[in-house]
Amino acid sequence: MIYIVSLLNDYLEENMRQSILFIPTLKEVPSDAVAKSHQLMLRGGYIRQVTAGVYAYLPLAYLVLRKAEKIIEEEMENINVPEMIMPHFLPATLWEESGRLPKYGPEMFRLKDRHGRESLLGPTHEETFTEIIGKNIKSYKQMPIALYQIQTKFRDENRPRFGLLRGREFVMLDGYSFAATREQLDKQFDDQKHAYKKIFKRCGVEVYPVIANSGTMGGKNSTEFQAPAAIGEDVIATNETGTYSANLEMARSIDTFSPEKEELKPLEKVSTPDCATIEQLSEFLHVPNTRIVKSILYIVDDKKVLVLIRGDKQVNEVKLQNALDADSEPRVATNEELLSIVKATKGGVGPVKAAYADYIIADETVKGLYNVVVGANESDYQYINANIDRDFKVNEFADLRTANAGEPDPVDHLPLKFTTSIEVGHIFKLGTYYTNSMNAKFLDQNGKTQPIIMGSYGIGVTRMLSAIVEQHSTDNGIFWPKEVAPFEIHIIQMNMKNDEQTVVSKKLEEIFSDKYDVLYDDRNERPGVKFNDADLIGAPIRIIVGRRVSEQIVEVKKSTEQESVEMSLDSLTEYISKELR
RNA sequence: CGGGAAAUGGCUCAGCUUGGUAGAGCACCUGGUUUGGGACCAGGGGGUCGCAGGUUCGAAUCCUGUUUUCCCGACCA
Repeated sequence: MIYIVSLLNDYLEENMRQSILFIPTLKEVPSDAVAKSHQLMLRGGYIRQVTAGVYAYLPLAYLVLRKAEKIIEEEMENINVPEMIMPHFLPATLWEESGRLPKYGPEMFRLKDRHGRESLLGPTHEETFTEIIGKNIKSYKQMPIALYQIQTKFRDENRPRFGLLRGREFVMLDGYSFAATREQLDKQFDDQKHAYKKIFKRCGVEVYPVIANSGTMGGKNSTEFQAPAAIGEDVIATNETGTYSANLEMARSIDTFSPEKEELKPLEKVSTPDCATIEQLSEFLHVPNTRIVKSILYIVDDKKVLVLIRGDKQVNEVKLQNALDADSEPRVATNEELLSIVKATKGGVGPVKAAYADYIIADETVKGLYNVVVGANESDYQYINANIDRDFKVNEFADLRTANAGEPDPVDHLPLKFTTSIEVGHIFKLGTYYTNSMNAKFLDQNGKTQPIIMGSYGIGVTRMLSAIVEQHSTDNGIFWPKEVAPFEIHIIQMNMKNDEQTVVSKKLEEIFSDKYDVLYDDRNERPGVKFNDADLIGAPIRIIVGRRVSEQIVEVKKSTEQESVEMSLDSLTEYISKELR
């Protein structure tokens, strides 16, 4: 029986006829779709939405998905990382152990079983892996080891959007490494990084590995793989040679401003009515904004932190959080808080005699400024000619500013370019964040108990599909990179009532399906319908069997090119093997 | 979670302002003619107008509530 089924599968695999494949293409753009990839995947009959952020992967999308998964599997095998699968259904207790339950809470699809036990659908599997590995690995001799899975994840996203880009149910590759030493982790991390680069290359995705924020996960050396695209949710900063690339929230830039050294002038308080912004102050006092120090009171982990930055720059809150090593996200004090803490409104906040501040941190741009304007901690008053150390103290200097396009990068000092992009992968050195909280320990060479050192690696597989389509499409259709195309060759018979065309089409289907994935459009449709569907389906090579078959001539069109070329049947095999090599 | 928009046949949309027999194009079914970029002719099927309540002799249309979806932002990796 199994034998018969597999024979049938072989038959279907090798002879895919469009008349039996479910490809519901659409003429009109569904009104709910905005992103190009979303529109094209709907129009091409790849996906259908079931509910917000949840999609059915129709045969075409499923073929692409499986090819991407196969590439991942091959590359993971190359670095000797075995595949496995964890359950989707998890107990909430696992997340209580790691302490992530409250933090991740609203994102998780939670449910109760009949006994009232709190459960959830897995949004990611650090806890599950840590638990099982921790229970079963007790010696340094059992490491290094790494595992991965390709699995459907569930996250109750606040705002699912752009089709497969941000879904509530999506397919992810997630891998985890376990090491006894930092050196082992470094090696595992590099292996994964190389494998990821190959995966993206084979899938046809243009990606930049960028410096990323590791967030509250406590990791270091976090790298995101960002695919530039029109609808990206992230912004990355790169230089033109690619020697520097970072997520905007982490991007550094060189500050080219240097103030002229001058005599320190006496501190003086001046009235500055109705000046709530740096621009207004600059205009009112006739000083450049580079001579004004902006002071913003942040509430960070219940502490009052005064942040100083030169007037022409903006505070980057991710950098601020990292600089302070804070648990929670920094929050700007409200107007009410300012009135009660500082006794002044927005424009009046400043570092001079700022006893209310638990900590004063300044951006590097504040260093080396002379005779600056700062708020006087009194509404509508500023100090002019304030100077660091003489008039106010700074506890710490750090890079706290948001980088701007055009500023020099910190590596080669080339201008930074900003691009919106899609995060398709993220790898980072987790360290012992989970193994400590979940008590996953081992004995080292000296018989000493140590927490296992973890790395975490992820690729949004279904999201990557969106990224591929964003990067490889026009408004009329997709042009799939050949390794992930649902079909490599699309044979289109112009007139189904022409027997000669039928004979040739079937012959070509037979020849090529030995080596390639072939789709044969055997539908009794008009040429226009077939061409438009073919554009949407997006196979790399299209063979059109039409009016010149009697002369043994067909047309071949590459999806990346506008025009087709006529070709004799004799030269076809060679051409195809060259193109699809 | 804050702000905005939408919901009428499978799809795209009109009708709502000013209440009075639910429409168009595409898609679908039957027959015929067609076959190189989303055909044509003839006939046909399909919608309790998201749901609930209210006003009214009468509601797709006015009012209230509610659900769902999309967009912007915040959040998230």
